[in-house]
Amino acid sequence: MSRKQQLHRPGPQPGPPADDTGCHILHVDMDAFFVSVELLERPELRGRPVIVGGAGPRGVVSAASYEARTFGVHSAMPMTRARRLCPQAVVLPVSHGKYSRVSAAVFEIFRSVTPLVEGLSLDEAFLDVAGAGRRLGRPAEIARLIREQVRDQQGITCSVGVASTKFVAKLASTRCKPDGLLVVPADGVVGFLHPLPVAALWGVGERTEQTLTRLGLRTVGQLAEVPPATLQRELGNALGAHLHELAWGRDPREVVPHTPDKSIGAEETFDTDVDDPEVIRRELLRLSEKVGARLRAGGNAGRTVSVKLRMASFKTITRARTLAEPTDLARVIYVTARELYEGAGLERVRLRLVGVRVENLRPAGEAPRQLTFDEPEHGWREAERAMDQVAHRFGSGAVRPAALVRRAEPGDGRDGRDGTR
DNA sequence: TCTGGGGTCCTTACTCTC
DNA sequence: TCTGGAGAGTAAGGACCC
Repeated sequence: MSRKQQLHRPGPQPGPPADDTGCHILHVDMDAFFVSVELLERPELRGRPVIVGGAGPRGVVSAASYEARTFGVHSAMPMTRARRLCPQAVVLPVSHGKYSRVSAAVFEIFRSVTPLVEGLSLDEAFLDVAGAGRRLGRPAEIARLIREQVRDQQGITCSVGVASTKFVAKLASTRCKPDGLLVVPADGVVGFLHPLPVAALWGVGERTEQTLTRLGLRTVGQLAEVPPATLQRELGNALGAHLHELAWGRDPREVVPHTPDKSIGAEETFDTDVDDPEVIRRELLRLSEKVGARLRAGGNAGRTVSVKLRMASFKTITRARTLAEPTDLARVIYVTARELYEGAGLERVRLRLVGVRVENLRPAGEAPRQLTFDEPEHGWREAERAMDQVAHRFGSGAVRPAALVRRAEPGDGRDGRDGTR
């Protein structure tokens, strides 16, 4: 459950069928998705508080069953707190592979309705059903069909919002959770939006909500009456204008089936804070390998390498460098990341998290490759391709740099080798 | 209370080029 | 030759989303 969903208790189910004329956008959101998938294998847990989340000492809740939510448990909450709030909850580890498989099957159902499917995450998507009417009926009928097929074929429930814009469709699905369907008629959008709290708006998180509260704005209707220039002065140009438009139900964004990735990254929070530079370097190497493999798997290369360093105090800094040409090589990513880390002057500072990200992505085939004499990348390229093939065949742990072949996990600070291969 | 991991987008500041 | 402004690119931080 997202923070947004915590704001909305289920709204009233519609009585007579609402007018869905012009409501060609559907937002489908699976109910407590990770938990629902786990319950397929563990039906004896139905009706009990169940939490899916990180097992480590710094884990957080990824999903909570509706029974667990009645105890105040919600996603992104530290697991220690969740266990305190609901000690009787059954806690299950996150199994992304399982969720991906069910998600793929659910998305197949969506694509059987329309090719215009925009996935937001494993468990939610926008569908533009404007072209499916002749074949499948009105938008609300299509929404019912999808709910039925997801339930019958996958054994889990979802909620569907039907509206004339993406933003309103998304709010609608949130309002009718769990296992609901809500149509917001095109001429009823303002009436639907204005009583809602400002935090319901897409783009209003904790900080922005505080700012709006300070201005005396608690509902979307109150915000709608403020001149856009005032909102822009308080919140910045883009956000101020955006919120003003949303508050009047105006959202021109279309359903876009595929948007190319803009960055790929990996990060890791240590179980305990680490101040040993060798351990940090080794972790940077591991993360670089992961990012490089994902870049190559997706046929991408990127020009900008950035590292993220979070200190024990939770203060976070990033350092980035743009390369002369795009890369998908873990070796290049690692060397750059290591230099950025060393240049940050945090080599004896206790860190709780390190991350590596590659930005400015483009298809690897389009990326110009200039081989230079001082850094021949052939050799590394062949080696990493070979690693990809071994990993594909025997699993991702089958081959890795020597510096990562060791007994203990990152974070223990015992191995002092350099991370280079 | 003690805060994951994967992302996107925006703002601000600075540098470089024209 | 010098100067200033515009615009692009880069870097860093932060808010937000699921």
